[in-house]
Amino acid sequence: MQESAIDIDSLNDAQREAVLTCEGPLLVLAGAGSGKTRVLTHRIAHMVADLGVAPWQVLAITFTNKAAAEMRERLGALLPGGTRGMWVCTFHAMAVRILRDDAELLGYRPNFTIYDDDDSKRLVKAIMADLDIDTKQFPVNMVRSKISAAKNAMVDADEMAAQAADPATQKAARVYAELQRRLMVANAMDFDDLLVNTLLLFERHPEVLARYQRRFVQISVDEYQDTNHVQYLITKRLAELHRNLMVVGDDDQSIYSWRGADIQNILDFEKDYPDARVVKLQQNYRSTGHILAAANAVVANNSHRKPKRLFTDEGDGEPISAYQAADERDEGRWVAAEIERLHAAGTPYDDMAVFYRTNAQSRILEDMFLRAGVPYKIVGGTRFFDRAEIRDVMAYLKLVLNPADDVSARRVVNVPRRGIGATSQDKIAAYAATHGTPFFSAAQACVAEAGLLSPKVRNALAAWTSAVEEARHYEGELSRVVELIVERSGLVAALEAERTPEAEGRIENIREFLLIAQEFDESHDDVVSALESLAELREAGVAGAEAADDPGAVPAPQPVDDDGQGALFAAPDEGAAPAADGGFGAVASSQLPAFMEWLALRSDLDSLSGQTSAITMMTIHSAKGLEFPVVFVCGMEEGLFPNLTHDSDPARLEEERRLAYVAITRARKRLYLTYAATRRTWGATQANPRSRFVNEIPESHIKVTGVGSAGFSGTGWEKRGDRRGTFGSGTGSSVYGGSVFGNQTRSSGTARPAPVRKDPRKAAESFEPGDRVHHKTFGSGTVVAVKGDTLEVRFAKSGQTKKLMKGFAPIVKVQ
DNA sequence: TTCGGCCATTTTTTT
DNA sequence: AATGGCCGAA
Repeated sequence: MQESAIDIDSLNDAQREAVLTCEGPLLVLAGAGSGKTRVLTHRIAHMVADLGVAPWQVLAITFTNKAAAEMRERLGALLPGGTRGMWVCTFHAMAVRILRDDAELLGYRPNFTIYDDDDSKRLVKAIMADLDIDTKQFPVNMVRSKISAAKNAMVDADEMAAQAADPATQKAARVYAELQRRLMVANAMDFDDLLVNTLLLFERHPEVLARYQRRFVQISVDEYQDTNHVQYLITKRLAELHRNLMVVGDDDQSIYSWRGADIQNILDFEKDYPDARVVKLQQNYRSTGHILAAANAVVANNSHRKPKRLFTDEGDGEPISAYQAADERDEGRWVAAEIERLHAAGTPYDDMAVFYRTNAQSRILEDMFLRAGVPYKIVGGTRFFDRAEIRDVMAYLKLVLNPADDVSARRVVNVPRRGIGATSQDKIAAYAATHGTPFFSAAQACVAEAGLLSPKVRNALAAWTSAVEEARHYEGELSRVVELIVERSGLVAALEAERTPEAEGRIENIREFLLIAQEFDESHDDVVSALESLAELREAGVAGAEAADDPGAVPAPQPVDDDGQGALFAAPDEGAAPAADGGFGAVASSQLPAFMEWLALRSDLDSLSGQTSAITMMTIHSAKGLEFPVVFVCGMEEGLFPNLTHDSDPARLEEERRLAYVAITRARKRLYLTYAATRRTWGATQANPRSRFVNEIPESHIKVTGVGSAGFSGTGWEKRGDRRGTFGSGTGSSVYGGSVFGNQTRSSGTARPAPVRKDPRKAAESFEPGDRVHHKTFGSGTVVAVKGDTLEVRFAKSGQTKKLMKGFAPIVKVQ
């Protein structure tokens, strides 16, 4: 038995082999639930604890920030000596970190802005408008995906134009060229650029590459099947020197090809590294027999895969339950009822999850859960940070950091309304174009110069520029800068003036955002201490090794990210780049960039949703890598899942099937698959047959109930209420009456069954606007309006206004 | 310049 | 069903 500070005895043979193979290329084919993360963490712990590898020599790339956080946490537990200097992050986070130090070599300034999807879309739209390209003929998203594909293939605009065969691609190439020009001028990069530029940096500046090559003695990449071409090349370059590269993946879980992920990367690993050790992890420690058998059976229908079969030592467990609902509302109701049943029987809410194929499905489910009082949290989807008001604040902050950021500048120049209309904006833009300055500088110039704009506009513009400038020079706490910009921009004031419930909600959201900034401030004031501990590291000799790595240059702050988010790297080294962005206040130069980056690259906000017990709702894509004792997969219908567009591309279908495989293998003990006989999709009602993926599960593993099963169809109730404005069909078992849910009482005279579950005591309770109420899931709130039995309640926690049914929703009045 | 109403389109999936 | 874009009126 090998001497080890790490507990390797509890690993199975294959796992142990992977953990102990720390030299040379290693491919781990890890089936779902086979203890992949355990292998990754134990392997790193082993090399650090037993083989004398320094933490800062380790690079571990994960697919999501969440996975990175989890990994860091588990490594922290395994390595009492700490993980200082270790890079555990996503490709994108790594790219930012690298580019912050050396982007100047590519012509960017170190304070470059990251354009997220929304920003980049705006920019493309603006460009297409300027180039007179008809967005009806050439949809923005089509153009964007063409450009993205080109970037991922490392094809630049000229090349793309040269190769363009069809008019659409030609147009896209023109947009691409202009896009890159404007991004460069705005000192901004989009998500693709982060990766592409990192690779360019490596190729054009071998000394930079060499530095990282020498540093990262041990590299591992998780979810390798989902890496795209650029990521593949970056990895390949980084690992060239030491060749200690471990990639972990499962071709059956490749679900991101639409984003440029290339399964070929995993299939070709052995070609790239003929000496690679290959380890297969096939024992599943997660799911029971029935679930695993179903997963195996479904994915076996794919022809393009490495043959493998998961097995388990556990028993068969419960068979899978399939339920056919009358419609999507019935589906939600049934799931809610089942969740409540399980909860009553002792399953914690936290142990249950509901998955769906498209985000749009979450609405109805949410609605039904709300009524049934099932506490839930949603991961992803229309997120807090996507709300217009939050994006406005963020745009202001981006502008504070990067005056050249034209997308942000134009977004907020007239937000809130201050009388700077399209004509004035065009004048400023024209000024910017002729003088070759960013929009913001042009605005400042227009303020200074009399005569260009009307006095009224000039004043308004002056107020705007000075607000941004003031924030830029502010020195103090991060949350205060945010506060300052919210205050001085007049965002909240404008909303307050509206005096509508919606505006109130937006103000709440902005308050929430301020709280987040404050929290960030408190938990991350180690931005400062990161720089300090960097000094410590240097003294401790750790960076001595780095300095040797990187003679001459002031070592860039190798951030110490034990913070769980890996976003501290933004702080430009105060010593290294003193006046580069002259005149920035202390905040603008340290915490704010860190905060913005943390916002830009983060996807999950479950850390924000608190610790209250609740079921989890998310798309199957975001469920990858997670597991739950109880899983519901909704919308198992042809057309929805598999989500096919008319031309059925076999490759697309296989990806859908892999998605089904991912969904099934998330479940540990209980798996429910539900589908609706009819479903309303944007307007029209459709009847979808149940998903082929359900049919691919052998009968011995599945039990079907619901409308379609014996004795349940044709009683008529499920066909009622299908007209517009009402509440869909179901007045089935677990159902409220719904007589008031339609806006007017006009139509409620017709035959409507009495509410089944309405509690007369509660129904008699009267509410008035202004009453304080408490909801089982949403906490305390205020009644905004009362219409018959429908209450509109604004909840303090979410800031949202919800419509609730008196007597059905789990609310009580508080005095 | 702003606001309100009408019409058209929308859907995968995420860093 | 809901959101965004466009157009006409104040």
